[in-house]
Amino acid sequence: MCVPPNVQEHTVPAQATSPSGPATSTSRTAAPSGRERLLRAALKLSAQRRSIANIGLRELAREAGLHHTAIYRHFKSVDDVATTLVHTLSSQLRADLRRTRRAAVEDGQDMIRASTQRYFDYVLQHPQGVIFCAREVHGALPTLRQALQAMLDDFAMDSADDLAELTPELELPDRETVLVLTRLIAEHTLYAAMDYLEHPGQRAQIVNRATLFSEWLIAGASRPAAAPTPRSKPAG
Amino acid sequence: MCVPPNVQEHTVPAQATSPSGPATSTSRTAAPSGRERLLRAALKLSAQRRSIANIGLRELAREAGLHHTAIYRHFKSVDDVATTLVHTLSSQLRADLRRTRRAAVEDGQDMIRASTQRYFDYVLQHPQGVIFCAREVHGALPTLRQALQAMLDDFAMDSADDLAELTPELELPDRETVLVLTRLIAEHTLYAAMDYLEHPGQRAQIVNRATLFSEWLIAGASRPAAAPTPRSKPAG
DNA sequence: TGTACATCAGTGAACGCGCGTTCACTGATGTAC
DNA sequence: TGTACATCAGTGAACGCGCGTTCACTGATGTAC
Repeated sequence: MCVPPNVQEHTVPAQATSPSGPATSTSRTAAPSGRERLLRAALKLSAQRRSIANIGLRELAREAGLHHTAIYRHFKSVDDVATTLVHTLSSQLRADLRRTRRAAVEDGQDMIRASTQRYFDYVLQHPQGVIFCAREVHGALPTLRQALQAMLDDFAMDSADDLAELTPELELPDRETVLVLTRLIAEHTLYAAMDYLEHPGQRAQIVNRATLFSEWLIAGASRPAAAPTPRSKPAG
Repeated sequence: MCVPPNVQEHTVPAQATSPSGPATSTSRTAAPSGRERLLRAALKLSAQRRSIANIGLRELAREAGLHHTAIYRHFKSVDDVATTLVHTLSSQLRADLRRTRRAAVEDGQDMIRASTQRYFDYVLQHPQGVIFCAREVHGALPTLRQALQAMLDDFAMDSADDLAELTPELELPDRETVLVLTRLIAEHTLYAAMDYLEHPGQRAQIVNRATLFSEWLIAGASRPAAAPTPRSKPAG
C-alpha cells in the first residue's frame, strides 16, 4: 500500500495546460507525477484563492494528492514552489502569446484589434496562468514580482518588434519611446485580463477598451506636433 | 492593572495619517484608542507585508497593543477590519487627491504634468494608504476589490470634470470616452505609485512616463481623424 | 542473465507552536433618579 | 450632590485544531559487475 490508490485521479487535473507540451523536466512520456503535480496544484490553488503566498504546505500536498512531507523531496519550501512556478509560467505565457500575436498578424487585417482579440481568446483558454501572473505582478514576494516585471519587459520588446516590422505606415517615434508604449500596453492588457475573466457580461466592452487603449497610446505618441515630448513646457 | 501600561507608546504610530483629521467616529478629541488603533495597525501591517488577507488576529492585536480577544469588541473578524479600512482609506484618498489636483490647477501651469507631480508627492507622504489600495485592487477579497474599483471610478469622474472644466482648448471627445480615458489614467497612476515607492532612483522617470501616459492617451483619443472609434474596420 | 547495492519518491508517526474562538471576569465611564 | 445600575473596553485562561518540520521507514527503479 505504498503507492496511493488515488494517483490516477490526480494525474491530469489539467484544464490550463498549454498544448505546446508540459515543458517541465521529467514529464516527457506519461503520468505527470510528483513535482509537476505540485506545480499544477499550486497554480490551481493560487487561481482559486487570493495569492500564492497564502497556500499552506499541507494544503498544497492535499491538492496534489501527496503526503505533505513529500514536498521536501522536490522543493525546499512552498516559496520555492512559487518561484519555480512563476518562472515556468512567465516563459510559457510569453511564448504562447508571441505565437498568438504572430498568428493574428499572419491573418492580415487590423493588427492591433485582431491581436488584442486573440489575446483575450487565449486568456479564456488559460485562465489560471493569466490570473496567477496578474495577481503576483504587484502582489507577493519580491522575487516573483521581478520575474513578472521581466516578463512584461519581454512582451514589450516583442510588441515593439512587431510594430516596427509590420506597421511601417504608422510613423512611430523612436525605439525607446515605442518600448515605453508597448510596456504600458503589456501591463494594462495583463490587468484587463482579470476584469475579462471576472465579468463575462462585459467582455466585448473590455476587448474594445483594450484595443482603444493601444490605439490611443500609439496615436498620441506618434502625433507629430501636439504632444511629442513636452518636457517642462507649460501647456497654456 | 487593567489598563495596559504601554497605551501611551501606541497612541500615535501615525506616519501616514492625513492632516485633514482622523475621520473615524470617536476620535475627535484625544487618544486614538481601541478601534482606531486596530485600523492603523492593519494599515501598517498590510503595507509592510504582502496583503491584508494574510494578517492574523493575534498578530493584528499585538501590533495594536491590545489583547487579542479585544478585537471582538469592535469587529466581527479580521476581514471586517479589512473591509472597514478599505472604505475609510478609499474615501480619504479620493478627497485628498481631489484637493491635491485642484491645488495644482489653481497654481496655473500645465495641468496634467503639475497634477501628476503633485500626486506622486502625495504618494511619498502617504505611502501606506496608497500601497494598500494598489495591492488590494486586484488582490484579496471581492468586497475590497469592488470598493476600490468604485474608488477608481470616482477618481475618473473627478478627472473628467476637471478636464472638461479647465482645458477647453483640448477639443476632447464625448463625455463617455473621456470617462474611459480618465479611468485608464486613474488605474495606471495608482499602479505607478507602487513602482515609484519601490524604486527611488527612477522616480523622475516614473513621473515623466505617467505624464506621457496621460498626454498620449488624451491626444490619441482626441485626434480627429486617425482612430476615433474604429469598430470592426480593417486598418490597412 | 542474475545478484548486490545505491538512489529516489513517498509514507506515517510524532513534536512543539501559534492560531481563532469561547467564556467568565474586571474596572472605568455614563446615566437615571 | 449622591447612590444604583447599565454599558462598554479590555483581560486572562482555556479549548481544540491545523500547521511546518524532523525522523526512521518502505518499496520501486536504476546501475555496476
